[in-house]
Amino acid sequence: METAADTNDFRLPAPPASACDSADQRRENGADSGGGGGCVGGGARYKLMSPAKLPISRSPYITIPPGLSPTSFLESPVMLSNMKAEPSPTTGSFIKPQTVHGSFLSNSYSATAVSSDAFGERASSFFEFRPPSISNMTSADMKNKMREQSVQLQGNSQSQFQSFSSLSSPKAEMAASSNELSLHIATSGATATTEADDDEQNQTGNPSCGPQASHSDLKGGTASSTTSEDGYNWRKYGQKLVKGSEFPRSYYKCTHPNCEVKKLFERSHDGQITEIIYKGTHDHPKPQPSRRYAAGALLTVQEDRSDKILSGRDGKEKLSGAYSQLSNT
DNA sequence: AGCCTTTGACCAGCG
DNA sequence: TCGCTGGTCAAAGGC
Repeated sequence: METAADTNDFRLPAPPASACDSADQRRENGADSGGGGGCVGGGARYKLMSPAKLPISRSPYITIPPGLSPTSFLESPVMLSNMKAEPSPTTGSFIKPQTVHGSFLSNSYSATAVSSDAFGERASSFFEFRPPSISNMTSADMKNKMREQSVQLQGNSQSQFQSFSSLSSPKAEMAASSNELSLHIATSGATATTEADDDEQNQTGNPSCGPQASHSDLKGGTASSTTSEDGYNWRKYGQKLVKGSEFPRSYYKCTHPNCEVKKLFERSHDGQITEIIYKGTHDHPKPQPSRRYAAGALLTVQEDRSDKILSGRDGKEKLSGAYSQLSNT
């Protein structure tokens, strides 16, 4: 399982024809079947779905304003301050890929923002960033490495995301095609919140509403540790240390009635979120900002931003939504 | 009072 | 068939 563990950590493209595939779809379609995960080394499980199955529109995700290029984003100050930047038009709202919203129908998304080539060629294709000799690293090492590099990436990730999205590389499409959205985040103490779900994207929503899921996060560290200030409320229903993962994986469900959207993420001991996976889509509007998190909304928004920034490989839609949300804030 | 997190146990799939 | 693993349940406690 070592290799599987690695794949798990980084969500490498799953080997074709994995049983997990069907399992995932089943789970997606049938919602929570309760228990029975199964896919050991489930790294790939969330990315196994064939692109053909997903009604993803390929081009509309990224709308780079005329005159701008991915490269320009890289050089933009925005990129450098995303994680901590104050909410402003320059820090997150510069992208409004709202065109994506209506086109994405999959139940969940898989977006990974990886800061290293640990993900193999896919990652390479998405991000030109290529740290040397990571392939020999263990998952833990890789993550650590990612964190180390995150500082650099934070500045670039957003633009990178755009870049890959706009490019609509086949690989990206594949990743995006998965039913779940997984964010592989390498942050250096900053947060990574995620946002996904086209609903969110479609709905201008109330980004300020932090999910309960962040409860523990808030406790555990700074608000920046929060993982789900995506406007929805989440309830943690489990946590488990997954083999091959250096950090425990937390499981959250959307608290909205009849909403079976789930998400899981892994967070390092220092509060760094290393991976976030969304499963399903919200079929309801975002709840009103909760009192509990309203105050921190501003901060969390920034966090979200960072997530989205960091995320970016597989979840074009998600990220798009994230950006739109941010812009809405 | 209500909701959430924590945590151990259980379930089901896969090799 | 068995063991391993991931995912979920549910009781207990906290906020």
